[in-house]
Amino acid sequence: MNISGAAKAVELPVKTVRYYADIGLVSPAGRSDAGYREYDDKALRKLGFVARARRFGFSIAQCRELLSLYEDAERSSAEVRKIASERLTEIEAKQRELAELHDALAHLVSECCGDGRPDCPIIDYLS
Amino acid sequence: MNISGAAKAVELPVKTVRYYADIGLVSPAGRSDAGYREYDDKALRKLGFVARARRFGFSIAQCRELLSLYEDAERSSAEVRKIASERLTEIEAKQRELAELHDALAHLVSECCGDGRPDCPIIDYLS
DNA sequence: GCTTAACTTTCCACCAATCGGAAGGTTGGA
DNA sequence: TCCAACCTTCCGATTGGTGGAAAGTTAAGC
Repeated sequence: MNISGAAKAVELPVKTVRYYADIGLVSPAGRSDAGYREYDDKALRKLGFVARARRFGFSIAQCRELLSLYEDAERSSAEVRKIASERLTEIEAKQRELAELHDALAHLVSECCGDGRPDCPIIDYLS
Repeated sequence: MNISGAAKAVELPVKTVRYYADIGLVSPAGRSDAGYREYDDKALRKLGFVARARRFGFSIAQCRELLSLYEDAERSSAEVRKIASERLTEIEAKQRELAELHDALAHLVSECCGDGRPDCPIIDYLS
């Protein structure tokens, strides 16, 4: 299977699949005579794995770790859990940050009458 | 006032203040004989304005718009409110996205017993 | 067999919003 | 006068790709 087939199968842009090959995250199984990347079942599974992990917001580095655990029959689930927990902590931190921003900004917006006059509590706050 | 004084006053790194000058977001009032950037009161106020807006997560482009409204005595608060509302919408979209990720990932993590065995619902889900 | 479209390759540049560091000039105090 | 602590510009790295150019390949249709 060539790169566009693989890309379609995992719903990633061709450019991204090529990028993952370039950085050694998911290498194609081999190359055709013409130099085209060829993806077999195993490469395709890894690509799909990474695609799903990325959708969870795992960084490329985290995907690399998860992938090596995925490939390791001797892994302990504790290692996987640790990486996922880290990501969860990141998400929670971001959520707290956004909640604060949201509250403050929503308050300012609600105070602003939004008419044709220049007086504006949003500008006042930022000044 | 030179760049490090200005940076300290608005609590931004010197590098960032220089960057804002480079991209024409907040230009210094002038240059000293030696070529040092000099910040006066007005430049300092603009810098502080941008610093606060950035803390709300407004992009550089949005800061540019807000800054021009800040400087415009003829502005209508509706214009300001529009930009702030856009940012609020961005924040809310991000919040929804994170909430989904959080729920899914928290569920997976709670299902994973995290011991020495390789069986792992997190890996299973990503596979 | 030939044309043509739709692939593929590599390489280089760009995005946001900085940060880090090198090389060299300036300033102010002991 | 010397030295530390500034300042300058310029170049490169970061994250996770995306866009495009130039050139080679493949497959279908005529």
